[in-house]
Amino acid sequence: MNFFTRRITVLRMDLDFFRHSIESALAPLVPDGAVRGLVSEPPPPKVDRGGGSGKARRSSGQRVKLADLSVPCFRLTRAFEGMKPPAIAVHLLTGLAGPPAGFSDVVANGPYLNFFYDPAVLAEKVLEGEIEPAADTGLTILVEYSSPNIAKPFHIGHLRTTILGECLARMLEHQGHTVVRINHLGDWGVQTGFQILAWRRWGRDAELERGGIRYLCDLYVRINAEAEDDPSLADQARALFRSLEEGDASVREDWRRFVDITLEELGRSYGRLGVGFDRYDGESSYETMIPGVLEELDESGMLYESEGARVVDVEGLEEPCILVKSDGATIYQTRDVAAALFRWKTWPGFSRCLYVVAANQEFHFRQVFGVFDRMRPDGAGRLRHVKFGMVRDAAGDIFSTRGGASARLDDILDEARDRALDLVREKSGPLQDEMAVAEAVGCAALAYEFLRRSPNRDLRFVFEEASRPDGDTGPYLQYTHARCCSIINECGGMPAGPWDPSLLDGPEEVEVLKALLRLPSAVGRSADHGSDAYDTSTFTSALMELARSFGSFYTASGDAGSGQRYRYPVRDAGPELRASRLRLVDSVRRALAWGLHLLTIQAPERM
RNA sequence: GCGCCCGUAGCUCAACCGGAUAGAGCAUCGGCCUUCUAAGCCGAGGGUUCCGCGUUCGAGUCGCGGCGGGCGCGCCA
Repeated sequence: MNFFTRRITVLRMDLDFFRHSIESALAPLVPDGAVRGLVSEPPPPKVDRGGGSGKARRSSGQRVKLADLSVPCFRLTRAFEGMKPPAIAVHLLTGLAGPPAGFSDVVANGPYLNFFYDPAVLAEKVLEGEIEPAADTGLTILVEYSSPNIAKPFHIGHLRTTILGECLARMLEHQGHTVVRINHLGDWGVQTGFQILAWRRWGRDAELERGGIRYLCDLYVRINAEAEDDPSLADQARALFRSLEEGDASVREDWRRFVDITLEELGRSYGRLGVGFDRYDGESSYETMIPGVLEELDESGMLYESEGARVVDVEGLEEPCILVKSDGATIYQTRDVAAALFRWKTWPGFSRCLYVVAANQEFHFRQVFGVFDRMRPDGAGRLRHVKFGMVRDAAGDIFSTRGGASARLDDILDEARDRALDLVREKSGPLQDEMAVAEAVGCAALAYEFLRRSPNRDLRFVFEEASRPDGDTGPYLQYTHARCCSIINECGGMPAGPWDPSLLDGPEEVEVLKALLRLPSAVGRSADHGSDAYDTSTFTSALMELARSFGSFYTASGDAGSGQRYRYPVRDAGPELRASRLRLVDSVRRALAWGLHLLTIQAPERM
């Protein structure tokens, strides 16, 4: 059992209603559409240290909100020649003669023209939103991610590409693009030779059956350790890889077996993460295409010999790209070029092919993209390296593949689940599916830890910190979702009748509504093939703002500024207020379920 | 040496096109549960945004120069 939301859906809202309202109200007052794109959100409310008793800020108004939306008048100085920004603000305010549709107030504050939502209109526009699938854009985007090496251990660092890639894929899909998920398995090359060499020296069938990937990794670590002292082992490994490429039957048999075992086990682990691929096109699958690629390069005159190797010049790089080593074998650049050509042929006219791979591969991809761009000018520029920083451990060291730690993806997920299980048992009441919940919470902790950060920077991963239940974490989002479910449950489900948006006029309610309103556009700022933004943290923080605003709303509603405290602000609120609050709770619930799905995180209804 | 990335609170990270008082979380301190999830909420302290110069009405954000860290620079992947 798991709690993944089934279908990708989109919260559809009349998003731009408020911005358009301001723009069209100002349009007659400003020459040639200069207001377009000027509407922006001010900084969040700040505590006024000037006074206040410090009690019940809801009623004391201690927090000062600058505005909900504002128009900075600096950039209108050209349109209003000779006027200073504050004067422009006043001028526009006078011309408006009252707040535009959807707003309850408009004021001039220095150089800013500030607008305040009419809470009832805001509530109506936001909460009447429907959930429906995104429209098809007709564009195809390929996303290559995860791509583990079958010989080497899958360490924490691989989780970053796996989760980041899946999340970007979902976000792009959400925006109506056709996404093809590709796992470019590292199942070819000299390291495969090492793998086979180790197997032939020490391998035992029974152990392989029992240990699976873990056993293969142990062998790989061992052969690498011995190769430190015995350089001839590397020669043997290279020779084995060459015979693999040349089609030696017995070598190929061993290799096939390792690939199958790895794929089977990996597939189960991916399932736990909600990650799934359309294609497992490993490096080996381009083997047969390589002669054709080299032939084409040769005929076009791009390929030439340099120090025994065969290379191609790349624009903007001083060093050419090696495609055939001096021993006649291929190199991973060769296979990546072949893969790119294959993809261009298989999905002709794709608008992007994203490579979600660590930043230290940047030079490699510049070479590969450079060769591709020369060979397929009509597809040039569509290959993009979505790079991200190294993952380091608590001591600041990079997770090593050669080191003894033979972690499998499953081991990492198990640890996350076990840590979560302790919390579930400690914090929740008895749950009949506590293992499934623990699994969901554990994976959420992991996924969120990667998605909350901008990809550029290196990242320090500490299990203790990632699996913390509170604060800026995946489990907090899940918890908020579960609370929403619980509230609706306690009220006996959603009422069918009408609801009154004007009852949702408190400052906390408005903040929740604003957080909801921001959400859909945040997806586009996180993943957009047009601007080539691929940064999940933008959406992640928008979703977190929603959850936090809900927490404040929920507590504040139980307070009601009266001093009288009642603990069931929804159920005990009286029929009208209850219906309205339920409406808000339900929208938050749906938005969280949807947002968590985009983040590859499950949304249990209880935890 | 050259190229790319990064430098923001004690720690981990944010900050949409350059916009108002640089925000969260953790940690610390102080409040809030008999009743729908306290895995929560409210508050306090904590900043020369690495340094300098420049661009402009305005710079954490853009440019140049430093300093510090990371990664990469042909037959591994």
